[in-house]
Amino acid sequence: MEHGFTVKQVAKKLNLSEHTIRFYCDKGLIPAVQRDRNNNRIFTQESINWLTGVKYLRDSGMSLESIKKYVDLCLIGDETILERYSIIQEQRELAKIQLQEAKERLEYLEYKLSHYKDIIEHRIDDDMNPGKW
Amino acid sequence: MEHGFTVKQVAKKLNLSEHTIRFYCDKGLIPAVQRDRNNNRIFTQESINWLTGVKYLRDSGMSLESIKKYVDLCLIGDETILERYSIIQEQRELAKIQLQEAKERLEYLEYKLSHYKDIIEHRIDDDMNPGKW
DNA sequence: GTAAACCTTGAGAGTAGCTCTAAGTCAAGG
DNA sequence: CCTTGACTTAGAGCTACTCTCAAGGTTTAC
Repeated sequence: MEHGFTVKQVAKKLNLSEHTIRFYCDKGLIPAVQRDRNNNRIFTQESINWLTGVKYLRDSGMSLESIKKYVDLCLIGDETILERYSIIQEQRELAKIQLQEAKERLEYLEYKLSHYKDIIEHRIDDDMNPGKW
Repeated sequence: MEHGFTVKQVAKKLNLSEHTIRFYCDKGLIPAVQRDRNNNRIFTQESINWLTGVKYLRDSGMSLESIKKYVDLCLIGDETILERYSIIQEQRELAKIQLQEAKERLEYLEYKLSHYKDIIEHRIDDDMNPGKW
């Protein structure tokens, strides 16, 4: 209670499992998490923002090890800004590629689906899709 | 040798590791893979197509277990077409969500980058991004 | 007041999906 | 003949969860 949110509330808010959130905290990825007098983790808006950032970075493919390094750079302060900039820049390039790949995957599934639809509706033979797949 | 491609060639072509390809084969995910007289895996265009499909499904978040079930349905033939259709349909819905998430991630990183740029060019202080991240 | 219901905690086991290493086979090139 | 190199299998190791568990605090119900 106190001010701030419990693990459960944050899990719901950010669509992460409670396990994962505790796991990230234990790894030192979320620096701002406090404890209440019963040793329960309490999340302020600041720690929720950290967690949100970690989630974005993780989802864009960065390893927890690299995220940890990045978080530590953030905590050092101003003099690490150029280094942080280049980390995020590189990650953005990856995110661009991932976006492109996501589009391709969707296209593939759409194609596949229309192919199945043809078979189902128009009695085209199911040939196990040789040469197409 | 023979006709067809080696694991190495396919790995390069599809941007998968040789380990992963062998792993998929051993799991029964790629039914059409033959062996040459030295017991080496040889990939025809058909098996490459299978592998390509498996890769798309995997990349769109399907578990290897589910992919295996799907592949087995394909091998049974025509009478499984409706079931396969609904599997792919569901996967397409996931792919749509993933595409949206990929866009959001890219936006987040772009925002972050422009924020860093402002700090570097001395427009504003590095405040560790309270409330923003 | 105390029991039941419901949180939370840390420790640690289990899992998926690779990823890598070791040890060995085979075929061609110098 | 010997090295190089690509292949093989078995299995260990890794990351990032994911889950189970026992212990213990808090809340509500009577």
